[in-house]
Order: sequence, then C-alpha cells, then structure tokens
Amino acid sequence: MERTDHSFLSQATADEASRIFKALADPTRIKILYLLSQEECSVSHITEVLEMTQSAVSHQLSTLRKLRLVKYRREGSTLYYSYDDEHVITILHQVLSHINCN
Amino acid sequence: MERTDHSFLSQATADEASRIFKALADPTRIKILYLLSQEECSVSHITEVLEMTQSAVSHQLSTLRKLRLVKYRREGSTLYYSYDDEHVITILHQVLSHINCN
DNA sequence: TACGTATATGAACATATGCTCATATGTTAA
DNA sequence: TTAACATATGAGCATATGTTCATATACGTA
Repeated sequence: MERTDHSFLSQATADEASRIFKALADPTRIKILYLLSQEECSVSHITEVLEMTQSAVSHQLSTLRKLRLVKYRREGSTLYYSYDDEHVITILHQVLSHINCN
Repeated sequence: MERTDHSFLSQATADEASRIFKALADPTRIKILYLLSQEECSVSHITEVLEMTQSAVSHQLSTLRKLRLVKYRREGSTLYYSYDDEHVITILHQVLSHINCN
C-alpha cells in the first residue's frame, strides 16, 4: 500500500494460503480427499482403492488431520474418515474440472 | 468405477492437479502471482516489493514460466512479467478471500 | 569497444516431504 | 488373558524444494 496504488500480501496471508495449497500438492492426498468427497471411508478401504500400504495412507491421513481437512468417527475397531473442510473440497473440485475441461 | 458406485482419480489426473497446487504451494510464488494479478511488473519491481534478492525472484519466475503460469515481454533491458493462466489466478483469489473471510 | 544496468542460471546447501519398515496402540472375540 | 485385526507412529532414507553466492547473458550508452 505504499508507493503504488496496489496492495501486496502480508507474509502471514501468503503463508496461510501456502498451507492450504501445500495440503493439496500431493497426488496421494488429492486421491484421498477426492474419495472422501464422495463417501465416508475406512482406512482399509482407502488403502485398497489407492493400492498403497496401510502405513503410507495412515501417515497421509495424519497430515490431513493436523491440517483439519479430515475428521473421523470410530465404529468398533474401524475408523471412518470424512472431509472436514468444505471450502478445500470445492477448490479441489474446481481444479479437477479445470483439468478435465481442457 | 469397480466394486463401488464411486469413481476415483487416475494417477494422471491426480498428478496434474498436484502440479497446479504445487505451483501455488510456496509463499513467494503466491506473492508474485498476486502482484501480477494486479499489474504487469518488472523483475526489479517484484524484487523491491517482496524485499527479496534478485536471484531468488528470478528463480521463482523461472519456475512459474516452466509451469506456463506467467509470461513476459521485453522493453529494452527490462522484462515485464504478467500472469498467463486466468484459472490459476481465480483459484488463488478464492483461497485468499477464504482466508480473509474466516 | 567498454561499461553499467537488468535479468538469468548453475552449483551448493539446508530443510522439507513422502515413503518403507518395524513396532506400538486400541478393539473385539474366544 | 490371549490372539487377531484395524490403525497409528517413530526412525531412517531418498528425493524435492527454496535460497544464496558467484557468474553468465542481454541490452543500452558513451
């Protein structure tokens, strides 16, 4: 806001936006979030669909949990995950439809 | 599309979406793109506004160029950069307004 | 031509990221 | 309690990323 008529982003804002984009910057997390955008899923279901190890999936779910992008509920020994940030899902869908409409 | 009624992303689609999000996953690139979303800028102007070294800015511009997210025109020895992907700018603005409207 | 300014680029380095492997934790059932 | 299953987690490793430093390239001017 100095020297020009234009504004520029604060470091805090840029960092926060970066946090959101970083969350979406990995193919595995994209696939997980896309799955969860359609249905609540158990960890084992995600593991089968993505054809990845249980550990790899669990680590990524941990990342998504820390970012508050997913939540879960327990049913017996099974954990059912679902998305927890509508806006991020919207952004994801927009980018996906952009890709398919090229 | 097998075993459930739901679809899941191909690796290629997830990778492509990841490429776009990765481009936006760094605060410096976010600041640069936000600046360019408002006005065409020379490298030296970007360098001053972001208070970064000329080299760091130039490297990031190189990254953005490879991703075809920015373009430039030459005027004498000065290069003026501008954005080259309307859709990515839209996504950026959406996330930024999401942050500010929390 | 030689010099100054604007920008790009390669190498090196520190940090971040995503996976694997081994193992821990929590739940159910016998 | 013990065994089996579902999931989480820590350590280690290979690769990716962002910056700095030094230098190269391109253009304008004297």
